[in-house]
Amino acid sequence: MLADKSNNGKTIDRYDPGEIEARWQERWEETGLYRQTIDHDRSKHYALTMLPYPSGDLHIGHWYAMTPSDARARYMRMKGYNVLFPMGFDAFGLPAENAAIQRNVHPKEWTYANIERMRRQMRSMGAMFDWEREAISSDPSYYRWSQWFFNKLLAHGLAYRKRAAVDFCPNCNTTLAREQVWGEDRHCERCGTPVIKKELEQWFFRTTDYAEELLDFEGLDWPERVKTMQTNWIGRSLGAEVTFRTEQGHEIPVFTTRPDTLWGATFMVLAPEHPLVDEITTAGQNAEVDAYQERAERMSEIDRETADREKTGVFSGAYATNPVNQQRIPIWIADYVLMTYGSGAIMAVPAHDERDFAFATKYGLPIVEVIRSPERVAAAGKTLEPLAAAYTEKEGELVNSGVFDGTPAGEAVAKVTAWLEEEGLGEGAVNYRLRDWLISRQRYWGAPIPIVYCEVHGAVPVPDEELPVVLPDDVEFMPTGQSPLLSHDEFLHTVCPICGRPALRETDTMDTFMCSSWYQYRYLSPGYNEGPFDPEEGDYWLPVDQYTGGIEHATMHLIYTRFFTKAMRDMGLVDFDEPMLALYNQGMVLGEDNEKMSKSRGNVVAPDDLVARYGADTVRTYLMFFAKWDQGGPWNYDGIKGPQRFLHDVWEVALADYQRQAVKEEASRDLRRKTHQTIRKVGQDMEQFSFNTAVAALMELRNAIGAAQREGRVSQESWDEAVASLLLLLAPMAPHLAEELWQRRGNEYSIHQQSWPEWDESIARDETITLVVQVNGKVRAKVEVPAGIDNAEAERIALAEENIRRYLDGRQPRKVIVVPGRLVNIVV
RNA sequence: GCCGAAGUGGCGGAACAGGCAGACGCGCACGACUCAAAAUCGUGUUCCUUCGGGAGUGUGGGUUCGAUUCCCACCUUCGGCACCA
Repeated sequence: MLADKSNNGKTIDRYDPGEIEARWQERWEETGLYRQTIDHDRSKHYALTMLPYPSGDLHIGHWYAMTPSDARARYMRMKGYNVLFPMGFDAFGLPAENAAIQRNVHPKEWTYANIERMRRQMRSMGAMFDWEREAISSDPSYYRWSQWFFNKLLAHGLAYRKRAAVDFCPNCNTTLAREQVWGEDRHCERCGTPVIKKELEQWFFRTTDYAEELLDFEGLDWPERVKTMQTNWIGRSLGAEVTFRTEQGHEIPVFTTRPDTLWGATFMVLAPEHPLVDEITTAGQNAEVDAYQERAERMSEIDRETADREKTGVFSGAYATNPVNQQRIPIWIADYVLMTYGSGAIMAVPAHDERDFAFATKYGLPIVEVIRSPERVAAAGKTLEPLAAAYTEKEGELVNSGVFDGTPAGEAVAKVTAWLEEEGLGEGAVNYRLRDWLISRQRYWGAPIPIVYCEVHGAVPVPDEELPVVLPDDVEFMPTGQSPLLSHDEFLHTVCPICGRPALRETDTMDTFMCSSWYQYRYLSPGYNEGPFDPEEGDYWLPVDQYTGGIEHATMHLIYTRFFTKAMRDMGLVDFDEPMLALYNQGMVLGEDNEKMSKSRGNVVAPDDLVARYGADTVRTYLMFFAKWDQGGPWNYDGIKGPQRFLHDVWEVALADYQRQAVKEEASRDLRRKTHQTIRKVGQDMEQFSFNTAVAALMELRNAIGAAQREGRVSQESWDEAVASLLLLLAPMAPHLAEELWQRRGNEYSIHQQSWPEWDESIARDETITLVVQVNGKVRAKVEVPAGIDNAEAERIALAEENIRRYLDGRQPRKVIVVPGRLVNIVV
């Protein structure tokens, strides 16, 4: 330890974070300080931060997600909660396979080497992770239970296999869930390649069964932003289902949110993939329809970005009857109708729907107005202008709608729906944008889907007691990116669990989001063999009290894990409805150039270098200080000097041999007031994740202590109280420094087992306040007055101020407003 | 196009619930220490000013004794969704 600085005549050691941090990390581990076990005498708090993918090196983003979460967990611990704060790895995934193909390393080797490295890097954070609860999703002891969940879901009718046109990433060589296709160009969430459509037999989870319940966020302390995004993603539409009939007698149900416009339906449109297309198309139209269908299929395989949005379609030659007015209307085929939403068929109301209008205009189909705007109603006597464009009126009335003519537009949906039900023509219906979750991946490095295909028995689940279906290690990677499981004979060939006849294994693996949908349960007992988690641990710790992580998972992981918990509840595995009661999203650390960090931009900030240069405590404190946590912002190498100096000063002041000179009671009282105000402020801020202002408050206390030291007027007691409080309040943010100074000041190990300090209102209360005196709303004077003065007294003092008298200049106040404890505003 | 968030000094950012705009920090300026520099410490730091004051929280209006905060319209940036019937 270096000794080079003299303070008040006494030599003290210099702050050397590297030495201190390593030493305490070791001690904490030796003494099991962060072991987190059931304790029925204390309230539990399950703090969870999103688990990382073992990509190689820890990124500053990991630090930004984890260290403030750790500070919050540490704060809760000091508040008296028994806190669980586990960590693990979401270890299956494509980058491991890419490494295998490009660098000839086995994905397993690559993954576990990365885990080893990242675990070491994470230890340098000094976080209170309980490593004995670590779970790694690629361990057979973990994915055994992922497979077990698959079987459970299958048994409960929540998993099924279906042939469908699905999204496929040609670069990753695998299908993707709808949630993993992003943006206007519909690109792969992971690699950015635009996806294509493929007709494949795939496994799905029935997330749509929970669409309605997933819209209910009652009792959840989640950001509005996330709730809105999920609500939009689920996309609930209320309307009616109405059945149209072709002239040949086929029924075509359609969903509409506007049953009030039924009389304006002048044609129908089917999606090109609609099963009825082939049946109804007339001989004369066959060639044209076939060509269109083929083109539509090809369309989805060409770059979507270059595809223009002009509507195209072909006439099927067939006609249907509009059930409300018996009109004969043509049936068209067009790709602006999606097979995956509603019934894949629509009634087209060109007068009141922009898309239908564009289509009708292009192909010369009739347009019939059925809702007339108030202006057009008023002009009805005269010749009406033809419709210029589709419009949908909220006001006005129905026209051309038989018995409903004259019905006010605002009442029409309800009235028409009721009538449809009476007449047996249709009924009220709800549709969701949410799709079932496609979990099949044509990849090697994932949990095998535990299914065997038997010629006699079809898809048969591997019995629970035979799980896990182990992923074989001896595989060869194809440069084509094809899954090596397809060519692994030993894996592929098995026998049917029912009849023992030769059978083939499913070679697809599960979406890694499946593995991460239940990891919070596995953390409770990662070595447990009787089930996914030990129920005793579950009874105590579940559900998660505070979840933290990035916003990018709003409509992926956070929907999946909610679905999972609801399904687990319905399968009798848990007795609550939501996995995470509270959620907080941190923002992103940008590069110094205010751009997203990337290797190509050269603006990446490496945490290992920062720790070597400044120490983990400084990095942690800076990350909490430089912006409000949910906002994030640009990294700045000059900015980190603030927290660096701050911690250095804390070191100096905590070890200073305080020399009293002439002690003044007022000075002691001032310091005590600041101390107690800081305890109050930091506590409030920690509750609300306002780490930046919490650090600022500690800096203020540091400044006050520094001033007290220079003046030497405060009592020993108030000095000690201030310094001890500063260390305790700082402990969650800079755990090593606080621990070291706590010990050096002669306290017992460990500062992290101390209670959060209490503040005393009578000490924190200000004795005097600055009374602001305004004239006509402009500040003209400030007066120090006793805190408790009444309004009349405040007014008297204000009016007596010399500067105020000058401004009033003899005029009589018209009105005087007094805000107790704040200001007096004199209106003249 | 629809939905959501945000615009505050040279910079990052504060401001409970309509009441002192700019906490805290960076940077900068000056001073101390030093042969000197760095580091450290101290003082100052929104802008303009004729030193009386005046202006000021994206823009323009409004409500109010008083608006960064509430209302209306608009501009800009970022995020999400997007032929969803």
